[in-house]
Amino acid sequence: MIPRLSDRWLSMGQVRLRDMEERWRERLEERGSPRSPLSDAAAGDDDSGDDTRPFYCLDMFPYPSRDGFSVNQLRGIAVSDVVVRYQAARGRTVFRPMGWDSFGRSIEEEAREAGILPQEVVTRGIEVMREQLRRFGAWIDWDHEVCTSEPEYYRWTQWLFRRLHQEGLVSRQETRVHWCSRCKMNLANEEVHNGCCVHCGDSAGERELAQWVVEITRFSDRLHLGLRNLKWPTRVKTMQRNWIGRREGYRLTLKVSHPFMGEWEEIDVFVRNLESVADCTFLVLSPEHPLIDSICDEFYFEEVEEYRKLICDPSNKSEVADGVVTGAHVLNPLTLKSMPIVVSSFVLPSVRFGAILANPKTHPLHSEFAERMGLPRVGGAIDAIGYPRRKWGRGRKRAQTEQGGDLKRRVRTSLEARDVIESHTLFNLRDWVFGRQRFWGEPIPVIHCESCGPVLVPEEDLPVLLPEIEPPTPSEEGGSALAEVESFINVPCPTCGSPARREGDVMAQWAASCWYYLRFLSPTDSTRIFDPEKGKEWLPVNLCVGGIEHSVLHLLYVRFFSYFFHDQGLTSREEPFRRVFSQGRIRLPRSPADKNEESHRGGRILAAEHLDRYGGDALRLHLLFMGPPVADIEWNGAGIRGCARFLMRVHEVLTSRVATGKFVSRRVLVEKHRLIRRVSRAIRTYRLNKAVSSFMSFIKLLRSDQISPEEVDRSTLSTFCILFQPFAPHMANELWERIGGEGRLADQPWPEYSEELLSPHEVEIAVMVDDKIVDRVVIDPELAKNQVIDLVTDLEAVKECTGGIPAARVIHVPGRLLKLLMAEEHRTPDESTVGPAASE
RNA sequence: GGGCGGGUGGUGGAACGGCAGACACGCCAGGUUUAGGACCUGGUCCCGCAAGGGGUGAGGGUUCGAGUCCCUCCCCGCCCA
Repeated sequence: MIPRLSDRWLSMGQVRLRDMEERWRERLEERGSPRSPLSDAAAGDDDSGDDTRPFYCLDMFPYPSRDGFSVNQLRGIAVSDVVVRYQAARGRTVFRPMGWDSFGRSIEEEAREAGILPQEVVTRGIEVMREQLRRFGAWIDWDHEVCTSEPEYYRWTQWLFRRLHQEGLVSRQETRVHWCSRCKMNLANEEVHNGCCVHCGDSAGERELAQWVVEITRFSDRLHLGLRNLKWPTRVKTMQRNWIGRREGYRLTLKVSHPFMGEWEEIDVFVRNLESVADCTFLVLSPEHPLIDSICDEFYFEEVEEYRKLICDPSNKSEVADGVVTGAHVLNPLTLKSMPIVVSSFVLPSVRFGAILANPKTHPLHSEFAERMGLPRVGGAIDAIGYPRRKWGRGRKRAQTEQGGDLKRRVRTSLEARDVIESHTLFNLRDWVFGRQRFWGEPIPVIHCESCGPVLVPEEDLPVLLPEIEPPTPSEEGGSALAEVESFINVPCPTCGSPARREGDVMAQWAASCWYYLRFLSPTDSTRIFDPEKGKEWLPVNLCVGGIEHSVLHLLYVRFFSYFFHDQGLTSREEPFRRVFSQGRIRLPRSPADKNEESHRGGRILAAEHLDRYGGDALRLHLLFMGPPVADIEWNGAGIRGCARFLMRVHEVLTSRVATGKFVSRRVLVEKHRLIRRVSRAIRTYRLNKAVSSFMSFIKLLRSDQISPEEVDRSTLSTFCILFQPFAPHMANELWERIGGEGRLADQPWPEYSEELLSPHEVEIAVMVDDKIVDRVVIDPELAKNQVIDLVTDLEAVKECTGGIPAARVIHVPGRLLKLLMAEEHRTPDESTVGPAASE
């Protein structure tokens, strides 16, 4: 008699589960944390099929918070942990480090709220989160931990800034930037979502600031093209492609008649499709466009000036009109019609030469704008190339189809002849505003000297240390928080020695996370940013796991830096990550009250409570079982209890079967191999929810009365433990010991499955007559079609349906079904038409 | 408006073009108990007492056979405008 999972066991259940986990953590720690022999691993290509090559698995590292991890973050770590343990079991040398992205706004905010120093938030947060990772059973090489707010780390971030500056990739620019008045700092384009600050959700305005800018746009084309060969999720690649926004087209030079002097000015616009120029009816310039002053009609000048003043002041933004007419006109080069020129702030100065040819026909927004402004909305016929005017009706259509391609060419030839077009590729990507007016970040290593201008802090003076004080509040005017600290700011100029001021901005949050994967390789190297020899062995990263929300922000900057490192000769590959896996978001359950807004920002569901209550294994299983890891999902804390219950059932089943197994039945053997196949495949395809459900099905079967304890041998149990180890490491280790497994569980090789065994000797197939299943029959799947037919036609149920009449057609899907299709006249008639004579 | 991804029970989700709803959560019934936020057994797509019939957002198509492939439409999510 198998002892059932008793209530006694369970009433202590949660405690027992936790005790068991704690015991195993201590045991496993005694044996040492996983170490990665970074130096003696052989370099190899991921695609070579060689299972001994090293495997570098990178998690997008978390920022420390005293609240600990969110379930979202642990979801990603659960995925990478399974992969890492699986790869290790398959014999690969694995490197899986962990670190802390410990600069940034959120930490500064947390410190301010708690009235403590940011450093304390970091220290305490790391303590809490390290312990959580430990309890989660994460397999981490702690010898390679990094923390980006440590001087030893940010010294090299500053070093990188110097290097970028020396290569001419950093410049200081007066630009209009997004500004969040609540966070009191500028925002990168990608930190503004639907006009709102992604950090606090307040609507973001704009303001003019002198900024340090990293010229990522010089890499636009390479970053775009590089995506082509990456084995990344298409979703992520598409997002990046859209973000970079590469567009091929033409630069079209338009001639503007000077209103009163009979002179010409030239304005460049970007067009993708030359023919569509005929449909354009007016030209919109950004308020900053340099030619406005010289083309503007005297009569309209004051109005334009007034408009330009108004839009600079963010306070009255909503009341300002869409735009203003200049009175100037430009000639449409295809229709020879005159098009009015207007000024509007919806055209950004830095985009498309700060001028847009409006096409109301294809752009609804342009059309609406035209309507509000009273501008023409209908373009003209192509006139300027000697091409016959389009006519109404069918004739016109024919003319287009016959000469469509021709038209395109002639338009181009004509424009080329007039020397007004040039091929041009346009990018959406903007340069990266790199400074933040905050306190808790890497000081930008620059000193402003009145006589020498901005001077880089010499390499030997790095790091520029952040003062250990309470964060000052940034000024309302957009001055930096750090600039308030006199002792920090006032220094002599490194070049001339005269009194000078340090740069008060700190670096954008992403600066440190752009190169952490390199520092992990040699975190204590005080002589260089990282060890290129280690890089040769371990790069590129085999797998980077992180949230889908970082598809654009983080991953693009990492790629940019990686290209830069490559160009500097520090690494041998341009791309940093061979593969990326993006886990979907975990959303807050949607309550009817807060329709959509709240759930998408404040949605940080903490893991602490669940980890305490149910332990690491149950939380791991739950996070993986919830749904496919790629998919977004609503959080449902209730399900975790099911996973805890499952763990206890696993325990009960395995321990009760130790030493009861006398042999292994074919049924159990087949199920074992099926389990190996399903779990292995699920891991390879990241469908880890399917792996968990396979475990559940397997255990369910062992518990059922279809299988007796005698027919489950030890090898089946130990195989289960090996497969289960990546998913629930504590329980798997516990059971491994209980069943008397030899050696360390983590050292056991991943089991292989036998295809032959899994192609069964007999299968149940469906027997169908027309579209109805009339019977099922167990046969050898290898049986030839005729044999199956013979077998099936003898069945009572079949005879009943066919009346012994041979089928008109037979469909045989081996191992699946056999279908007899009767000729029309022999079909069993519908119930409704059944007469007494027909039923027979 | 453009791009991408989706729409399957009360819920999360399974299903090489071949028996839809695996595995769970929840719920229902019964059992058990040290009375708990516990456990065990069974049930749980819909209609029907049943035999049976219907059913994967809607409509059409291909096919012996469609949740799955093709076309049209509707809806949802994300990204970009």
